[in-house]
Parts: sequence; structure tokens; C-alpha cells
Amino acid sequence: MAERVRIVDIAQELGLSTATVSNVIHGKTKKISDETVKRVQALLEERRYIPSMAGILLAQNDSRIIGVVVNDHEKYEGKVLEDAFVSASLNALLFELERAGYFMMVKATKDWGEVVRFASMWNMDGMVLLGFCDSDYKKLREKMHIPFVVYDGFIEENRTICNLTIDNYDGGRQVGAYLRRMGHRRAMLISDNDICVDQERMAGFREGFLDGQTDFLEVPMNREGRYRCYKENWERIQMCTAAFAVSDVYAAEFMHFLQEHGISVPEKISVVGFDDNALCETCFPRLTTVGQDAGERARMAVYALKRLREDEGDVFEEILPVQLIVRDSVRRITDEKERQE
Amino acid sequence: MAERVRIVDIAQELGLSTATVSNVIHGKTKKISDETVKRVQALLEERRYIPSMAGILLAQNDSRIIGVVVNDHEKYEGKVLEDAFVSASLNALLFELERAGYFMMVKATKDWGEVVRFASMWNMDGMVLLGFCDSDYKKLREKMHIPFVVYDGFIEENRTICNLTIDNYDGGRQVGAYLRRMGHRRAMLISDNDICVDQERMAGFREGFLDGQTDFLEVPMNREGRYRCYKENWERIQMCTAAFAVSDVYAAEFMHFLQEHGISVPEKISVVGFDDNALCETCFPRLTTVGQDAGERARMAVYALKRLREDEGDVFEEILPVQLIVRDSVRRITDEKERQE
DNA sequence: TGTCATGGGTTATGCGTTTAACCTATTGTG
DNA sequence: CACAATAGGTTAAACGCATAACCCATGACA
Repeated sequence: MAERVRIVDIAQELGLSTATVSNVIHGKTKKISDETVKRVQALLEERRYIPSMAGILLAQNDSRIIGVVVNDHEKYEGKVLEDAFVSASLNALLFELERAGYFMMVKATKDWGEVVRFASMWNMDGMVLLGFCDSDYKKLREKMHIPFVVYDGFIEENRTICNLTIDNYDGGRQVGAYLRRMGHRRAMLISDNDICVDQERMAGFREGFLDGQTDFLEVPMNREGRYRCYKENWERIQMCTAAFAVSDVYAAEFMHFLQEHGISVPEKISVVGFDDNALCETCFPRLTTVGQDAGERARMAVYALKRLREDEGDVFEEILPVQLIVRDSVRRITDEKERQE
Repeated sequence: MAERVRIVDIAQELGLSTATVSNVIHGKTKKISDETVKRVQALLEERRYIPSMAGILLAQNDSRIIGVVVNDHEKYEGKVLEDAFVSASLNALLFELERAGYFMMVKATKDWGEVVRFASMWNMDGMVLLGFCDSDYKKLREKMHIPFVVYDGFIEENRTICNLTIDNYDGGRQVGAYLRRMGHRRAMLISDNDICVDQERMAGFREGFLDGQTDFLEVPMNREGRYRCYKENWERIQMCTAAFAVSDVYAAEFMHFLQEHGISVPEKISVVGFDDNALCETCFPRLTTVGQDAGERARMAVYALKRLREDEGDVFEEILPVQLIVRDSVRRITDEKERQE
């Protein structure tokens, strides 16, 4: 291991105490001569001193680790990190955390108890939870009082948590209004009805769609199930001129299903997704969607983590704005007849 | 924080020494009466004792942390974790590591020095490196002698590293042979020529394609650049009946480009990718590709990590097999005329 | 009766860092 | 000249756990 260089090694070599070296490292140089400071710094550099987190962890109470826990829901079939939304969030979090000097430890689990254990054993400085929207945060909060922020969670009465969410309702509303403006009158809503956010997105859609009619297809959480569901509801689907799926993945998949069955998109049916994943650009036609900025949410998360650390107990919720991103999967309907089928 | 329960708390409450409690925890019960063992276990359970890694890290020399470092290459434009191959690898690694009782700490960087620092400060039990195929491992090895495995790396003369790779050459060969069997005679190879693996995939392709003719399009690493490149080489592209891109992302993108310009896939041009990402199933037509099993590679990685830990110095390379996955993006050419254009 | 092994533990030390409390020699002040 | 303040450090304890070395009482055995 090319024997680790420790503070005591540096101290001994210079005939100083470890306290002095430690103080230099932390910039507490008020009571140390410039001369000494320079000598210490030079040797630290020369010997390539790298602090041992083991010692720091024990001596202080902060670890610089942020635990990011993703809910390993069955719907992902063991591939959570491959989900476009999850990986985009993780990516943004990784860069923001590193920028703030944190380390990111990742865990995937369904088990709420494991989250506590995970946080506790590593003395986490904070936690970020993805996909635990309907969980009981109160328990977590009781067990430990480190800051943790939840993506797409909700605020309980006693407001003991930081919730970071996007304006799902408005996103849906924008889609509804847009389709309406493009001349659509009958739209299919596609959702697995699982995550809390879906409800809001659809409610928003209905508002924006005005007097347009909506149908609702509740699809299962596995791909094969969804394809089967589409087949079984073939008639209903063909009654619509547009579809709004609550995620890009579902939207792309639905487009794919339509195309496979000879229905061209957007000529025959227009499709809109949600999230603005990378796949929106690579599918054909490019998918119109609602964009959420993973980078911005990650920045907010890190900011919240810091703020909650400083004045703990203070808590906030942040609802980030979303924005319709128009691409090629929606067509304008001009003909009045066509509109009625 | 609901005050952490420590070993000493348990010990005191039972009137025992910390050593005894620690021994019970680690199952070293040879010299402890069954009676005592039970009492200790019961209290550990009741008080919900969670070990502090801080103490363990310092007392022993292993941290149970595996650092996973991904090369934050510019080509990803700050979104490494969103790359389909990276996220699939990470997902598989996460589950395998957890299964083996490890914790996964992730880092994205281009800087080789940071890798050393990262590993050293956390006393990592091992490292997994993604995308550092052309780096100088020797340096890393000098700095510290923890096991580390490299995805798609290479073995140096003095064999001081574990390389985990797939049979890129054979993958390419299978594609070439398949296209040839399907009646194709002119194929375009698409690659950014960056990562070492590309060379092998293309070399393999040429072998499998036999007397078929290949053209080669070296594309830039950013999306806009690639689209421009396709446009500029419009003529050359149209000379071919098939294209083999070195990754699914490039393949899907290329399909998209073709469709946008009125060339249908696979009727006019067939396309094959590499990796078997999730997008293969969601793009239209579904992409024929070469499958690599991220799960299998992750299992090997964890196995290697363990083995190298036990008898350090011993090193191995593993070349995992790949397999052609036929979907809908390749068409059989029967007409002899058509084959010649 | 003296010695030895064994069961059932305890004591003490070390891991690398931080930090509050303490120390000493020199200079400044009334 | 007595005293305080300051510069420039040092000492020692603490953090939570693991583990090698040690200890004592009891029973077996020669």
C-alpha cells in the first residue's frame, strides 16, 4: 500500500505536534508562525498526504457522505438505475454533490428499515430519497435527525421533511392546453396509477384540455402487460386522436406499439410524454414532452441538505416549474370532420 | 439523533466488557457461555444496535466500500450516468455488490489522480473502473495495492490488473456474418473511433462479412456533429444496404436520421447496434444488436474483487461471450439486382 | 498436594483525526 | 519592577470498534 502517510508522520518529520499539522490543514493558522505553516504545507504536498476518512469520521461527526436511496420497485424489474428518470436524477446529483465536496453512496432497496440502517451506520450527512413518495417519513425522522430530502414526496402536517417536487399539475395542464390548441378533442390518458405524481399530471391535463374528452387507460407495470393492455383496448385507443402518457418511457413504448400495428404517429394519433428523457430525441418521431430539469432539482437538493444542516428543524418544500417541449409527435388537426372521427 | 447505541452501552447494561459483546457480534462464541451469548444477542436486538462504520473502518483495515469510478469523458457532455451502457453496468454492479455485502460509492471524473485520492481516503476494499480503457494502470497499482478491476481495459506485460472485457471481436464477427447471410454486400461502419473496443468490433465485422464491402464513417462524439456528418456523407450512406454502429445509441440515432430523411429502416437500409440496451426494445423498428450481459460482468467483477483480495498479486483477465440478438432492424435481401443497388 | 488445562471471560492497546485545555518564553504596560 | 498579554505552540482526551494478551476459578490428573 506504499504505507499511508499520516498526520503523525508529517508531524514527527518536522518535530511538531499532530495538533499543529492538523491546524495547518484546516487553515487555523492564527497561532502558528508563517514559517511553520509553510514548512508543514510543503511537506504535506511533498509526501502527498491524503487524509483518512476513517479518522475524520470518528473524530468529527460528519462524514461528507450523502446516501442516495432509490426505491427498488418491482416495476423496474431489477433495473432501477436503468430507468431514464432515475439515471438522469442520479447523474445530476452526483455532479452537484461532488461540486459541494460530498461523496455519494448509492443504495437500492424497497425496505424502509434498511434506509435507517444505511444512514446510521455511515453517519451520513444527509440522504436523498427517490421513488419513496408514499412512505412514512415520520418513522425515518424519529430514528435520526439528519437532513433528508425526498424527490416527489409530500409534506406531512408537522412538516418535518424537505420535499423537492415539480409542478406536475401544471405540466399536465400545459399538455392538455397544447393538445386542445392543436385541435384535438379526444385524448387517452395512460398511467400505471402507481406513483402519486400521476394523479396530478392527469388532473392538470383535464383542466387544460377544457371541453375535450378524455379516456383513461390504467396499464400494468410490466412491459408485456402493457402491450397486452393496449391490444385489449384497441377499439378505445382508436377513438382518440391523441394520447398523453405519464412518462416518456410509456409514451415511447406506446408509439412503438401503434407503429407496429400500422398506425402512424403523429399522422393518425399524436403522443405526448413526460420527463424529457434522452430517449425523446432518439425515438421516431421525436417525442413532445414536459421537461423537468434534473440539474436544477439536484442543485436544490444539495442546497436543501446544507440549509437543513445549519438550522435543523427548518424545513421547506420546493415546487420546480416545468415546461412543455414541443418536438415532432403531435400533429395539428385542422379539418373539422376529422376531429369528430 | 436518538443517541447512537454503542457496543459499550450494551456491555455496560449487561455488566460485561466490550470485548465480549464484540465477540458475540462476530460469532466468536467459543469462549462465551450460551447463556451470555443469548443475553447479548437479545439486548442487541432490543436496543437496535447498528454498528458504526467509523469505528470499524479505523479498527480494521477494510471498509466494505467499493469505489466505482466512471470516466467523465467529454463525449457524454456531463451526463455519463445517463449513458445506457454506463447505467446498465452501474445497476448490475450495485445489486451484485450489495449482495456481497459491499457498499458502492460512485465517482465521475476524468482525472486519474482523483481516483487514487478517492480510493486512498476511504480505504476502499476495491475499485471498479469504467471507461478508462487506455489509461496507465501501472501508476494506480504503484500507489496502492487494493484490488481493482477494469471494464474493457487491457492487460499490461507485467499483468498487474484484472481486466473484464467482452469478446468484441466475436461480436463484430457475428454481425458481419449475419448481415452477409441476410444477403447484404455493402455495409457502413459507424464509430467515433475513440474507445479501444471499437477497433476490435469493426475488425471482427470485416472478418465475418467475408467478401462484402465495407465503408467506414468516423463520426464525432457529439450528437449535432454526428447528424452533420451523416448529412455530409449522404451519398456514401446511400450506397450501402446495411450499417453497423458500434453502440446502440449511435445505431438508434442513425436510424432516426434515416427515417427523418425518408429512408425507411429496414426496407431500404438495415441497421445493427451493439450492447443490447433498453432502447433496443423501444425504438422503432426494434434494434437488432449484440448482447452483452451486464449482470454477468458485474458478477465476475465482484468475484474478481474477492479473489484478488485473498491471494493478492494473482491476476486474471476474463473475456465474456456475446451473442447476436435479432430483432426487426435487419431485412433479408433476396433479389440479386437489388443487392448491387 | 502441586501442576495443568479449560471455560469464561476482562484489560489494554491501537487505528487517524480533531480539539479543548494547557504551557512557556517574550514583549508590552502601568 | 510586577503583571498581563500574546505568539507559538504542546498535551491529552475523545470518537467506536477489534483483538491480542492476560486473568481467575474450577476440575482433572499425577
